[in-house]
Amino acid sequence: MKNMSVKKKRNGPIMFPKATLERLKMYHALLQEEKSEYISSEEIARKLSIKPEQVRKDISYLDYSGKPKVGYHISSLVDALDELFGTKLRDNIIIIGAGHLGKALANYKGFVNFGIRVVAIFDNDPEKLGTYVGELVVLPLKDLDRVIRRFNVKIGTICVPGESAQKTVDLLIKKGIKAIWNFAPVILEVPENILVENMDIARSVLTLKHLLDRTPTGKIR
Amino acid sequence: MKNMSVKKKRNGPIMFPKATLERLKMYHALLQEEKSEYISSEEIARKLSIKPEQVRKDISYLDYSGKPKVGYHISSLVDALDELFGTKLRDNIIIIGAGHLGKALANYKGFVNFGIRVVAIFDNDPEKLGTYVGELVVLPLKDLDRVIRRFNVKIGTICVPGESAQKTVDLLIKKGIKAIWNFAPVILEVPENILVENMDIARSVLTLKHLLDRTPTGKIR
DNA sequence: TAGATTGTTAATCGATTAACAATC
DNA sequence: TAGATTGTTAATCGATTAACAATC
Repeated sequence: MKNMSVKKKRNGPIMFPKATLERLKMYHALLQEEKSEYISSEEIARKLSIKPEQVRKDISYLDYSGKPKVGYHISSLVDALDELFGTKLRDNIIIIGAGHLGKALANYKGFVNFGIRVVAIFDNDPEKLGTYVGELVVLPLKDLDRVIRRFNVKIGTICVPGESAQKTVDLLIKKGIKAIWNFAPVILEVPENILVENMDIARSVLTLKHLLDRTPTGKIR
Repeated sequence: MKNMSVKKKRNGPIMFPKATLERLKMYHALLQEEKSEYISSEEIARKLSIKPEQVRKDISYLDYSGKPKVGYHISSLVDALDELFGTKLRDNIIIIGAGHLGKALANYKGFVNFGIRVVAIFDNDPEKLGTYVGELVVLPLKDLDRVIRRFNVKIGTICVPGESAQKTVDLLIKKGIKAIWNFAPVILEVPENILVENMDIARSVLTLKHLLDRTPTGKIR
C-alpha cells in the first residue's frame, strides 16, 4: 500500500523522531542548492554521509513519493519539506537583546526563505534605545505587549546575556509568547506547553574540540 | 567494578553517542549556573525534562563518580566535563567572513570559558579589509597561510554567504585546517578526515515553526 | 521488457529505561 | 544503622539497516 504516511496524518499528527527532523532540515538545505531536476536517495546519502535506506525512510514520512527508476523530483520534494516546516506561512518574530548577536540576526536577509520576519528588536539599555538596527528601532521592553499583539508574535528570540535570560523568558511567556528561540548559553525553565529551541552557539564548538582531541587527524595538538 | 569507563579509555578512545554528547553539553551549561555544592541525577533530569537514569548513564561515561546518598559534586563534575571537552586547552580559531555574524562571533567575550580564542578574521571585500572588529583587523585571504601556521589554527569558522562557502572550505583545507565550524546554510563536502560542525542558525527556527503548527499550543495560528 | 530505483516490511542494532545491587 | 542515591546490568523500546517486493 502506497503512502501510509499520508493516511497516518489523518488520525492525529505524526511525531517525527528528533533525528529524522534534523535530517529533513539537511535535505532541505542540500536540495535547495541542487541544480538538476531529479536526485536519487543514493546521491543524497553520499553527500550527507548517511545510508540511502535512511534517506528513503525519512522521505517516506512526507506527503510525497519519488519515482522508481528515476529518483526524487527535487522541486516537488522541496515543496513537501517547505510544507512540513511551514516555510510558506509567515511567522513574525521578535528579538530581545540588541547586542552583537541580536543585531546580526535582525540584519539577516535570509529569513524570508524560511517564512520568518523580524518585526521588532528590544533592549533596556538606554544607550541602545532608539538606535537603528537595519530598518528597526530598538524598543524598550515595556512595548513588548503592544508589539506581540499587533503582529501576533508567537516566537521570541533570546539574545540577552545568560544572567538575564530566565527573567526575560518569564516575561515573554507572561506576555503570551509560545515558543522561545534561545541563544543564551543557559538552560531555561518553562511551562510544558512552551516550546524551546536552544542555539548555544559558542558551546557547539566543544563538539569539535572534543573530537579533535580524539581523532587521528587532531591528535597532533 | 567501579568506573569501567576509565578502564575502557585505556584501550582506544570511547565513542560517545551523539545524543549523549549533546546532553553532556547541556549538563555543562546547567551546572555552570548552579550555586549549590551537590546536585542529584533527579534534579538535573527535572531541569532538562529527561529521566534520571539517563543522567546517571551519561555521567557514567565520564572519568568521574558521584557519591551515593549525596549526589554529584558540582565543581568536580564540571571539571570532568571540562576535561571531556578540552575547555582548559586553548584552541586558536579563525573566522572567514566579516559580515554581521562573523563580527558578532569575533566580538563574543564568552569564548574564553570554552578555551577558544579568535586570532583573526578574514574577508576579501576591499571595503572591509583593514577595518577593525574589536581588537582584530580584517585580513585578506592571502594571509590565511601565515596566520594558520603562526597560531597553529585547527578550526576554521565559515561565516561567508552560502554561495562561497564550499570554495572557502576547500581553501581552508588546502591550508591545513582540520575542523570546520560552518555557519553557512549549505551542506559542505569535505574529505573524511576533516570534521564539520554545522550551525545552520536560521534553519534551526524551522523546528519551532513545525512544532507550533502541530502542538495544541500553537494550533491557533 | 529488463533494470534501476523507490517504498515497505522485517531484522538488527543501539539507546533508553527499569530494576536493583552497591555504597556511603 | 537505615535510607537515599549512585552505578550497572538486563529488558525494553525505537531507530537504523537489510532485504526485497513494487513499479515505472
